[in-house]
Amino acid sequence: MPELPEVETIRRDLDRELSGRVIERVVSEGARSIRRHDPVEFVCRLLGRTVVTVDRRGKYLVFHLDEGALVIHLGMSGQLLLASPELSLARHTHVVLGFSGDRDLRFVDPRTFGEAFVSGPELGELSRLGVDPLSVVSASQLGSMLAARTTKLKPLLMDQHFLAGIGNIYSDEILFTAHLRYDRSAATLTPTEVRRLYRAMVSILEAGIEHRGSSLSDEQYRDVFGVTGSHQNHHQVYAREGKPCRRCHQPIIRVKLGGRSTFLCPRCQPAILRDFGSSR
DNA sequence: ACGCCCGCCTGTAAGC
DNA sequence: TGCTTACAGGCGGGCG
Repeated sequence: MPELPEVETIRRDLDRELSGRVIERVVSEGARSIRRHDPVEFVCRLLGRTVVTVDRRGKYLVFHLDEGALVIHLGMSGQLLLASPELSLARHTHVVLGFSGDRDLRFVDPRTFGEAFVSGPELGELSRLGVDPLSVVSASQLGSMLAARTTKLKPLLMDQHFLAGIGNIYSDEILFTAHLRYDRSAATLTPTEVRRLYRAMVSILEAGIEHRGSSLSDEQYRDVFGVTGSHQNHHQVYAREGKPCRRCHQPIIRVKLGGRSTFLCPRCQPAILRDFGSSR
């Protein structure tokens, strides 16, 4: 499922490929994918508009237009693909934007958890998102954000109103790298642990972007050219149940948290407080 | 106000 | 082999 590194990879490519181009054609087949709009209204608000820049807020892509903005969330299985207009449409193609210069942008989404909508300059619910994890400037800033929170670490990292962009995969990877358990209460972290968490968060997300995202066997992530990412080859814990920890060789375990899978190393991420030193 | 769980979806894979 | 069932989970909303 696309999280910050995947959405950022898509954003960078789309900003380069589509900025300055005009939306000349809009085809919308999937009513559920544009559920906030009447289909005719959706088309009217996009036709003739020019893409100024492509931005990202958390996991949302924001296409700033000369009038208003197109917002797309990829949900669980959404893909945005650049293609020639003459290529046949893949199954589950819900929206096609035809751009100047004979370029299609196609929104493909089998599970239809994703959506596209046109917004005014206020961007609605996006204004309520938390800060971007890569905009947190220091460990001490993260520490003050965590200080008042009694929530378990993992649900907090995944709370889009707290930090915007981290999902199930990257939260597990970040917590492993920080040697912290998913169920530690956020406010109980020592300054050393906060610093480990801060460094892990930044380094894991940057590595994910560097590797153009994570593509797992059972999921759909592709970049706009249809190419898979490679960060899954660097995963330490996610989807590695039973496999040896890359750091200590103890088998990785899976637990359920809120009905969702959480992967961790029971030795590297102990329940009791342990000092792993200040390195890393 | 917060934590938890459900419903929305389809494709894949495990299990009988 | 073929069918059924479980699972994957982001997010909004409802409930306690």
